[in-house]
Amino acid sequence: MATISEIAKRAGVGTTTVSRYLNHHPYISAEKKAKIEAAIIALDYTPSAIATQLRHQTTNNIGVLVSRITNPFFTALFDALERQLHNYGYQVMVMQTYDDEHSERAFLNQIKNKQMDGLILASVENPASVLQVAQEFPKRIVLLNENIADPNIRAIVLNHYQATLDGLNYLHARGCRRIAYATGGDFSQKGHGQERNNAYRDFLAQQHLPENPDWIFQQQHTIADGQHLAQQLQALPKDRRPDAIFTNSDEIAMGLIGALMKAGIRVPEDIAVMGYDDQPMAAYLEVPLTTIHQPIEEMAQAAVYQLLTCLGQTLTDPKPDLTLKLVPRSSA
Amino acid sequence: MATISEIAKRAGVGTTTVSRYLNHHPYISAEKKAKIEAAIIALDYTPSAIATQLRHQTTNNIGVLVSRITNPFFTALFDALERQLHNYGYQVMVMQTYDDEHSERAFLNQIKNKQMDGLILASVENPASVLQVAQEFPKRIVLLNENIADPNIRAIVLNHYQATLDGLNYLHARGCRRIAYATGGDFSQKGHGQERNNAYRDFLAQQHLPENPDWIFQQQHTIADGQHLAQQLQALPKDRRPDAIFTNSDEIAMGLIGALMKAGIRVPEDIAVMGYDDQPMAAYLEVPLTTIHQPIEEMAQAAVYQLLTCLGQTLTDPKPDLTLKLVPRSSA
DNA sequence: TGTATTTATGAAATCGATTCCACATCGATC
DNA sequence: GATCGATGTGGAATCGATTTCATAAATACA
Repeated sequence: MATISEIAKRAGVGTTTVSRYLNHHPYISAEKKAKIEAAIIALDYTPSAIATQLRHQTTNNIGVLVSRITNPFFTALFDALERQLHNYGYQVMVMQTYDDEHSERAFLNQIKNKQMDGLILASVENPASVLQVAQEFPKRIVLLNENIADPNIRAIVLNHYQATLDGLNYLHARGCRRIAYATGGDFSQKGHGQERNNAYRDFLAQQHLPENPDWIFQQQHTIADGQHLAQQLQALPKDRRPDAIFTNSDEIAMGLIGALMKAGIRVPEDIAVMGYDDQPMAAYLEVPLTTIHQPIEEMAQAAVYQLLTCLGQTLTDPKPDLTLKLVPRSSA
Repeated sequence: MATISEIAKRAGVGTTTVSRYLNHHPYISAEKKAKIEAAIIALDYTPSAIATQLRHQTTNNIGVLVSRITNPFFTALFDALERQLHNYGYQVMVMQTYDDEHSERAFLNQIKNKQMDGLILASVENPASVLQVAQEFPKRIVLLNENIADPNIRAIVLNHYQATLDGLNYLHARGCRRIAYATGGDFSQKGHGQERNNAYRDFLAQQHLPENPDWIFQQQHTIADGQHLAQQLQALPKDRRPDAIFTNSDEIAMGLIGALMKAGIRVPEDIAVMGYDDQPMAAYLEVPLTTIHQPIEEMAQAAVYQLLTCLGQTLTDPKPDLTLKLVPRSSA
């Protein structure tokens, strides 16, 4: 592959002039311009992006961290991020943690080794290691839908506490009093999903309902988890089963409802099921999901704006509306 | 950020020795090793990936091209590719064409400017430009589920002709004689989906059924397209409506079925609907989809094996089973 | 006419790693 | 005691672009 100095030699000019041509600098004579153009075509020359990156100390690469890209919520979020960043001339890399701290750490390291100009973290597995890297490079990292209590770290935060409360109150208004809860994280620990957990606890307290450990399900993520959850519910004696369940993802709700129906349990008559995310297919299921809508496009906008302005670009703030909204359908 | 020469200076050694340390070369004295280690920790040093890339002339980045990542089939395919490539130490970049030739060309160029070591193309918009770049870098490009008639270009090819024929014969065996067809591409042109189109044509000929232009729908991709398709079907006079439709993606089928049901048209009684891909939620829909299953994990294995062996790695051939299989459920 | 500014150009330094080459030391072998 | 191979080390060249600096001609301005 040809290099800039071969072009320079062939065109009978210096490398400086070729570089100027490539970067649309003024002050090049039409004559040399033509010669350079010819040489570039003749040698089928394309500048090496890596060399430019080394010199410029930027890569135009942005990394996006999600737990699983196959979760349709993350798919849609990633899609929105990719489209928007691509518009600004960035290449986007995804990395999936699959809930593994070690992968996350490897990913964060790419900001240190300068492989990526910035990171958008839509899943955080290990807040401590994120915190450490983020403090070192606060301008290069944006948290999306995650939060770490540090004023230096930029984060796009939505009110999941309120949304969860809204969902639970919706169930309550429909007469449900035995409300189970399924979370993607850990119910007792801090961190991921903590606000939603708090909302569940506070709701129970407000309504003077007891917290029943049989009705709390942790580490639930996939359709398969939802199916398994159905078995666990069925395993409970009939008089100790919940009459509703608030899940933290449409995927769980989807697997759960499918398995319940197969077992002859009616949704929402026997058990009302609420999803979360409002994934694209939520409206098309056997039982269309009642769920919490996340404003994905707006979230992506906010994150991209935050990151790129920190990286030195001047954009107009889109000021997106980041409210979470309950979407009533049939499942609850 | 510290550089290798700062480390060398602080440790009182040459940069060569530091580099040797970083790359686990033998022939370093324990004494210097310790000094280097100390310096690296003291200065919080991480080697610049870009500098290494420039020197090595490889990036360890692989690009994956899809039309839309939000198509669950591509999501799953990308997920499989990402996981496998990541296991081999590669970073993966996605690019979406959104059916735009210009984007595709920009993406292909990244192989020329050395941003990526290899590309896996799971969508091809413009065969001509792909062909050109692929001929120049035949070892760096693998087509997945696409084909270009050039023996030098590696491609993972599945028998979509047979699968489509199987699907159509399935519909025929169930008594359908008025079978419509929806494709993601262009029915008349060569290229994307051509084999499936041929199968449809051949099927009609074999069964002595006429080709009805009202029953052929092109450029159908999304759920929304499927919904719109439902309107078009309803717009036909009742006696000229099809009794079945073979779609080229579960998403179309999903949107279509949802809209048909809403309009009081029964599936499969009034119209049988076949999907394609067997996307994860296909089994959970209001009407579970009868569809063609694509062996995604195996396809990804095959593509990764092809690409990485061409890039010089020695892997054992997974010899995956790439057969497409019809999955009967309720929609047809 | 003389000075300042704009236009135009290229050699060489630079980004931060790896690697070629030259050289030194050590123990083993004949 | 000379020779050979293994071990250990660092200076300088290299990857391919950009940018600094020096320089010079052409033009504008007084």
